[in-house]
Amino acid sequence: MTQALTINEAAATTGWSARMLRYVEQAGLVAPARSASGYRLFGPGELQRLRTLKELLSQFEVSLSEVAFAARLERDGQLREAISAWLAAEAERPAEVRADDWLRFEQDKHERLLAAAA
Amino acid sequence: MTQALTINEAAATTGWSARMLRYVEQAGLVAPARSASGYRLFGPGELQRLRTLKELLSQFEVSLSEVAFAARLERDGQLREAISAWLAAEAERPAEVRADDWLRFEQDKHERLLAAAA
DNA sequence: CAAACATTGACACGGTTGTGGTAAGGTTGG
DNA sequence: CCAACCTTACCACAACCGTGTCAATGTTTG
Repeated sequence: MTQALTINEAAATTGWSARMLRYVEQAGLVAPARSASGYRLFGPGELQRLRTLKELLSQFEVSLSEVAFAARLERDGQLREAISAWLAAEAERPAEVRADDWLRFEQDKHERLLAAAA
Repeated sequence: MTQALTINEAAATTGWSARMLRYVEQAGLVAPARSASGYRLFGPGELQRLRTLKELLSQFEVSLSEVAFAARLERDGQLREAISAWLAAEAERPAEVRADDWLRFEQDKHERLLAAAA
């Protein structure tokens, strides 16, 4: 029932190159089984996963290493907590930083630059 | 009046270089206010944030861009969902793929592929 | 056995990250 | 006014990411 493909076959049906399949594995995003002699064996689940991953990357403009980092985040709760806490502190942005100032500055700068160029 | 530091002062008290403070800002991880003439003004909160960030990076061996990505994840729920879903599917690794089966699969494989290609 | 395919390891190469510089020019303050 | 500071915009450079390719070597199979 469950058929497993070797790397080039998997490459053919997933759109990844064989090289990239090895790379993706090294990134820890898939873990194909191995035959007794060391050949990678991609099962249907893995193949689907690889196709989905490809879609994920292109649809969201996300990189492989970013997905790998997300995986690390899910694994390491401590890290997730630390980062999450740090980011939360960011949201607490004191309102005294008036956005208007910045805009005004940008406008002013533009005028200054234009004046300088003239 | 407002005890806000300019970039080199901020660099001195946070341990970042002025260059890196600009870089970190560009990465979207801090947003110092600006004086009317465009000088960055780092308030106490920002300074603390910068120190904490430095600690975060070294303690967890995390890169600046990874933290930036985490920020993106928090901002973009859709992306977070998509990645989270993909990762969840990974955990669902059926152990039914047993070593004994490989032999048989290897034998069947060729026939299946040939049949499929025909 | 020989052809076809797999494995690891390495070289290569353009693109990004992290970091330091330098230059050209505005701002500040004594 | 002048020195010291700030700004942006570049050049540089090592280290890594994503990819291809090639070599040396083991495996499967007609």
